[in-house]
Amino acid sequence: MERYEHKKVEEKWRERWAQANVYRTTEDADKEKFYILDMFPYPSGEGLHVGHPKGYIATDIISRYKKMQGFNVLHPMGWDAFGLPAEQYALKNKVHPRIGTDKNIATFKKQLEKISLNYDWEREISTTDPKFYKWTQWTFIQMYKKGLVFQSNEPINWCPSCKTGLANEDLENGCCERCDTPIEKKKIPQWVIKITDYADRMLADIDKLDWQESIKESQRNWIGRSEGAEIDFNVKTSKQKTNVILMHGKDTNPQEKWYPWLAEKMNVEGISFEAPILPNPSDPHIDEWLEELDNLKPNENTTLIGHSRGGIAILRWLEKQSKDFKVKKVILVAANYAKINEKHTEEGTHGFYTEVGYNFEEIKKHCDDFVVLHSRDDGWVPFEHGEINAKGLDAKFLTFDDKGHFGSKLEKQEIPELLGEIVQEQNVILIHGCPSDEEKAKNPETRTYNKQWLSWIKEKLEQKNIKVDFPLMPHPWKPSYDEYKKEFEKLDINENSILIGTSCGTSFLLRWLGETKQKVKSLIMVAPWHEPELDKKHKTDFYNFNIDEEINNRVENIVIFTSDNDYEIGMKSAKLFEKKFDAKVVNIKGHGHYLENQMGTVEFPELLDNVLDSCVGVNDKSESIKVFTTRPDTLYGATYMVLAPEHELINNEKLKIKNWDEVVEYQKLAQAKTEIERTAEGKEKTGVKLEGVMAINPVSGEEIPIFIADYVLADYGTGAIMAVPAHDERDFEFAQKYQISIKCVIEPHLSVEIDEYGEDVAREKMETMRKQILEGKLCYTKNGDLINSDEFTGMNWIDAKEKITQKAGGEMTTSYKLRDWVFSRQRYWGEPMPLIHCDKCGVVTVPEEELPLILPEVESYEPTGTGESPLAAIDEWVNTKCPECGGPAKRETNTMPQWAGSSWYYLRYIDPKNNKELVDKTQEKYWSPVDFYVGGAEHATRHLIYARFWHKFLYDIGVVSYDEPFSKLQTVGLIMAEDGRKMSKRWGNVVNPDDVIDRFGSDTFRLYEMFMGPFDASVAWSMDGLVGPRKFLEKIWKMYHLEFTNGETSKELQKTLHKTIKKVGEDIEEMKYNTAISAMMVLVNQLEKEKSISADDFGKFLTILSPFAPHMTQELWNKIENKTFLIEEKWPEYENQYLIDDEIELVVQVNGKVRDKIMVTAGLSEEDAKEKALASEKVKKHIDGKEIRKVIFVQGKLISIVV
RNA sequence: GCCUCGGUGGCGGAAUUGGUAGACGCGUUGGACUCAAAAUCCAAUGUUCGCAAGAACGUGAGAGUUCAAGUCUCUCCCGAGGCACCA
Repeated sequence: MERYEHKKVEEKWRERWAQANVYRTTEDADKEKFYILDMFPYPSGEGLHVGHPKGYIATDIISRYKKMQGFNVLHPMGWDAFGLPAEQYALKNKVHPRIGTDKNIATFKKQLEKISLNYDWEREISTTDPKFYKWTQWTFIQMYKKGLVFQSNEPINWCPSCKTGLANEDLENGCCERCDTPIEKKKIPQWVIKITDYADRMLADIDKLDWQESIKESQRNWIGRSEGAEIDFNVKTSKQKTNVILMHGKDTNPQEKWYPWLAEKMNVEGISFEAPILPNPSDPHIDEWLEELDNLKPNENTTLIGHSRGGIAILRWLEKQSKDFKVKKVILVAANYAKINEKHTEEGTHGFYTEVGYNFEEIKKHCDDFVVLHSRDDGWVPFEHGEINAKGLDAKFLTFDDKGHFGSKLEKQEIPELLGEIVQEQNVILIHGCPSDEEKAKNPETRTYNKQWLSWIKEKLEQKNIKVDFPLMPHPWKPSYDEYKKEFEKLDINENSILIGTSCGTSFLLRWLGETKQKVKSLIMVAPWHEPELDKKHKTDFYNFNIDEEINNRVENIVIFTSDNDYEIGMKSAKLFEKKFDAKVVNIKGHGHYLENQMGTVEFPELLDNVLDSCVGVNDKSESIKVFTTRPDTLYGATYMVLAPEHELINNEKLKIKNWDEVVEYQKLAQAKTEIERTAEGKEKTGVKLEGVMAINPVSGEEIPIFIADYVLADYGTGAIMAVPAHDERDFEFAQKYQISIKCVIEPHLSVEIDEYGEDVAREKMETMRKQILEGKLCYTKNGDLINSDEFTGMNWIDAKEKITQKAGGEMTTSYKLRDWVFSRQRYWGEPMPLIHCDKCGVVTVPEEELPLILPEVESYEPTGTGESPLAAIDEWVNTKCPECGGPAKRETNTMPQWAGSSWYYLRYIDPKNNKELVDKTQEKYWSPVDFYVGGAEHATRHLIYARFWHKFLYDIGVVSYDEPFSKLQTVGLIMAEDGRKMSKRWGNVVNPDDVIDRFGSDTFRLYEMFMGPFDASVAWSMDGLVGPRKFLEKIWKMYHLEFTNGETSKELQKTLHKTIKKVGEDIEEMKYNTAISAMMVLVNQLEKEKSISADDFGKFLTILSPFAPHMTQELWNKIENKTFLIEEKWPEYENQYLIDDEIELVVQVNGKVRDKIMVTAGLSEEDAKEKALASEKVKKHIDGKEIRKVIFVQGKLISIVV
């Protein structure tokens, strides 16, 4: 008998098939198409190992099966050949990477050919082929033109070993996935593709893909959509806090008089207050008191208060200060004008009094703000002293009639007026305008045309506890400055005041500010009005005055609201004021002169925003922190904020961060840390508080501290968070470490706990848990109803999310984990980017007719490590002409990442030689999308994300006709080495398919790989295991040679044959190759017993086996007198008549246990089955006279008797 | 920590979706052939008890639903893969 010699047989057929070109793709438009694709390999220098072909064999089987079923099948292969290893090899051996790449491709191809995979090699492609990468570059240019490509200077992931930047996707645990080197952050200009623009579509379309759930989940995960809100927190640069020093008078001490009252008030206001016991109070020496004052170190934030003799000390002390020294304010209470008179001598007063009195000019250099309090009935220091002092110091002079020497005559020992000078409340004053129509103006109802929106503003501000005055001015239709002034000065106007005037109100405010030299915080002029001529017409003294440009220096913030359809004078005035004051102008279209009928609304949010900005001490909108949160419902619990160390706001000089050095040090530390250190598990959180700034919780108004900490990531969300320690684990941990207050705003919900722990456990632990949470000792991250949240208290969390966001002025948004695609690599072996930098025209794309932009030869492939690619060294290549202006320009020297070509290669197989288009439209329409895509799970995120993005882009520009590239996707399970580890050169456990094929043959190899286990499971290789499939093939070989195949097929065998045909077909479709093979083994085992089968039936068997073992089946197929190629044969059809058994084995159970199996005819009725079952001896034994309670009958399967 | 799969003989793995657990293959043991070995063929092979007929147990552990659970439900343990300070 002829032995099965696999080599002879396999080589013979490989040649014949090649001659007949059987693998060529047929394109018969009448037939249905089937595009089945393998992920193309990177041709490494090591060649294939036994794990690589597993997926290729599977697709080969499907491809053959589909061909036999009459489909046009596209089954191509190519090479993903750009990339680092080829370049590293080139570096080492000083050969061009192309040479190594070509060699590797040749090796791979030879190995694959031995397996007889039915690829149409005429469609072979390589990403490194200029004819191919022409279209990679072309697509890149289209993306550029659509604005999807931009240059970024943000720090990127830099692998110091590969000396190139990497995309986020290229990292593994913060290391380079290629060489495991920890990644550094490096600032080099990078080309980035806005893949995030497609995030939503990529996410949504996952649902229409027939992919494994796990891969879909990875994609969803990677895109990482979360819904939440963006909310602005205003930042308050803490005003340098005032401190107050009190110098008491002669013959007293800080525990007497009104001093303790003041101390208490200062304590309430949180103002630091010092009132030393001055030496020898009954006989003070000036030197001793001045020394005391020296020790207290007053500074520019200090307010000095001096009572009587204490006042003298302060003025004397100021006389002696150096040139640039200043204090904030000096308040003199009943202080003497200390010039020697008959009562006092210099000696007798130990230097308090001098011949010349005070040197007021000198004193005034050290303070701009003096207040003098004096009472006319002062029995100790005459009122005139107060007058002299006030005059000499240009002081604000507060006079009294009955306070005496501010001693015993003082009511309750309190001076409220004094307090008002120290603690100035912020208030807003609204000065209305007036209609020009006198009749209307006289009517109190219509007197102020803008009463309604001013009232709206007032209401809104008062909701935020801001004091608002809205005085009605006397006869504004014929205004008098003095009367206005009298009315106006009844109000408390101080340097924290915000003045808002509209129309003629602005005239008044400007004049008043100019004349009184008052300092205020803000002046907001709505529809400003300056018309000096008007006085003549109205016979008033109101409109004609000189505008004092110095106002600009006394008012921190001047804003003008105007409109494009204001009256001409209004617009002129706005322009004039803008120029004079260098003011900020806000133009709201269509608001006219801000008359209510012109505005059409009483709401004026722009103004409100502006006022609120001033209220918290911020002029510029940018000085706020935008955060992203998924839990806006917990906003009331935000007790601090955290910025990423790289957050741009930190560098904003306006913040005047006090602990700048500490902050910079932390930033450096964070930057030096590798990604690994930063994200290491269980790592303790660190951070630094920004001293001198606070944020305002936009709903509760609370001032909360701001930290920088590296647990907040710069490139997710907004790079800043609101921290809610009570309801977020990370914030909780941080808050505990830095002792920040923890405020619970979500009431734990019993039902939530019951869902998780079950009723009993939940009820038991609920009370203690709840208590701990409310006390801030436990963090509660689940959902519940709101507490401690003003008007939202009691609301459920779903409603609260939106409502609170609304109140905070934020908006609901979506955030993604997906980052934009860092697309440039600083290496040689990749597609050159088709961009040109021109000094005149900026960045210009290479004209499409010049594509492909060929990768030039270079002397050294050595990466520079500086962030420049080796291409930068080729002057004659780099220097080029600008395609737009023809002037000198330079080429972009970065290359594209390896993922570029692989993002669209599958389209090129459809039309691989087309030089005019990426792919012909008609062909694309026919073949696209890929029906079945098979490859490694390691590409679940990167390759598939990039390819889906790239494809969607091509869809958008009309190159492809469907918006997803791969309809169905299946991952291959790894083949592990026999030792259970991954196959790797490192472990020396690599099995080469060539050796296996040599020993066992390609058919055995193919069968074994498919028989090992479920296709997507990872299974260890076993040389012993190969014996099974080999024996299986040899059995079949023998069957022909023992002439089994000349006989008849028994009915039993025919049944098995047809069942097998059915099963193998189904199993191929479901990728259950292992069970398909085992079914064929069953058939062969049965045939081995029967020793007889018709040639026709044997042929059918060979046909269904042929996709698995094409060579031997082909040989035997020809031996049984066929001349055709099996791959061109039709897949056999199974006949239903053989699938039905006429006699079946019925299982008899008693109480659920199998007691007997009886042979019965297939269509047996329940009654008959019961009868037969009860007749069985074995069954009788178990029933044994017991009562039969129930009988369950399953047609064709079993009968179950319950006793 | 979160998500997604899994856990079945000595090993790789089947099991029509609730209906005979262990198909098929490897290995092992015994036998046939042979002077012998290899190859091949035949038989056995979940565990325990038993000469046997047979019985009991048995799909990570424990509970539950059911006439019947590898399959469904709950709790827990272990393994693989993915994500991971993502607000």
